[in-house]
Amino acid sequence: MPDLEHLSLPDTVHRLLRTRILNNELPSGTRLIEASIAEELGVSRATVRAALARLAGEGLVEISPRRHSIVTRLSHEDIQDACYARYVLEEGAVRAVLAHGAAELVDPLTELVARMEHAARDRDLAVMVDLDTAFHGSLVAAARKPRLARLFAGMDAQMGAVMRSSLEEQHLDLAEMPRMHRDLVDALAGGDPALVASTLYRHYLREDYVL
Amino acid sequence: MPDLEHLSLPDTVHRLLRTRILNNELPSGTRLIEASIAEELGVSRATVRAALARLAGEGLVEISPRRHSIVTRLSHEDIQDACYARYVLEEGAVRAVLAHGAAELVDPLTELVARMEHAARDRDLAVMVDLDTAFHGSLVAAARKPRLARLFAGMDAQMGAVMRSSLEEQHLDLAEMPRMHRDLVDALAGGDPALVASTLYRHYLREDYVL
DNA sequence: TCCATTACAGTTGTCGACAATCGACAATCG
DNA sequence: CGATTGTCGATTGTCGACAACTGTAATGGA
Repeated sequence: MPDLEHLSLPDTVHRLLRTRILNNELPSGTRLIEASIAEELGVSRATVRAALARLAGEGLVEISPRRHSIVTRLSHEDIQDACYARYVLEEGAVRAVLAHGAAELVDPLTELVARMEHAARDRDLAVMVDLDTAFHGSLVAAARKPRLARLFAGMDAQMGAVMRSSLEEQHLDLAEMPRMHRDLVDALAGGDPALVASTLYRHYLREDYVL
Repeated sequence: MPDLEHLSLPDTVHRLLRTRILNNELPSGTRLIEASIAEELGVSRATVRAALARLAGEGLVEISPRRHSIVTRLSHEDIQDACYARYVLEEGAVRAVLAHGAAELVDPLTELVARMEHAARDRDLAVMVDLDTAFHGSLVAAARKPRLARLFAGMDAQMGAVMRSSLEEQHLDLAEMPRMHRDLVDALAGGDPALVASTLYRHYLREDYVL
């Protein structure tokens, strides 16, 4: 399996496994056997191993030493925990953004919200997840804090899993997504850090802001 | 080289390289050649490779694909950036702690501050770094947010490098450490989130709290 | 002299094989 | 019949070797 692009082999395997996990082709708890994956994809175990290590770093798989890796099972507490961490990172980014003014963010984010409305009408989950990632990603990128952005991006995959499970258990409706994000844009345009923070908190934790 | 404990070989190599980097035995910019390290330590390149990947995840090493890895060079901007990310994470943890009351934290943290005073008298940097790690680590652990704590701990190594470089360039004096941490404990005991946040901000960024 | 080309040394990328370890089941003993 | 121990298959941990790639120095031509 030679290089098609300049993507490394572990990158490719990592991406493939990630999409399979997020599409629920590899449900929570599935055992991931290095040798089997390697054989199926026609690569070496070392390559698969590197990919699994990265997935573990993203929190999508758990590696039990000397046993085997499994696709992470997200309990309700895990989901709350992941959302809180995500909220903390994004709120820290947003504070930095507001310090310099968020005016130039409003237009591109509004554009993304419009595309979310289309995705909601089309019931297209995959596109919606991508738009959500793009929305929050560009918001955090505007803070110009590379390490914060990196930590935030490291949770993208896990948040994808959270979204999928929230939709499955009907805690969330695709139609709510554009509205929630529009609220965020409005708060951002207002420029009040406290209001943005509480809006973000509800966005992620879906409870009133009590902290 | 058989196991003495249940530490894996990559763990051991990772720890060894990390302490060497933090002790400046491997200064910023040093080339890290997998084969050389493997030969010196009597392990395989695959093992070294895994250790380097983890160091890269911690931000202590940069891996240039197809070239070689080097010990990360931290510019002034990098240090500011790392401190801001660390601040954001810890502040998020502290807010969760304060929501449940921080009373039971005051005593153990005060104890750590006392030990910092001894370390300052002894001019013992290594102990001071460990105490600092323990202080902030136990503070964050009290929030009971596993993912937040994991992200925070992932920056421990980088913060060790920051502290070393701050001391070398005399932006920081060991004697200030106990005082700064005592201020934090006091703010924590007071229970006012805004005061704790601004104290934390000065702790990490050493500027007035403007955000 | 300068630039393009080529050959070379150094280093990582990838692989298949062997050793070590773990869990499960079977066999044995009380 | 239950508990303990031994054995076996499955899986990961580790390794050394080869292939591919990168940057550099030597070479040749204008």
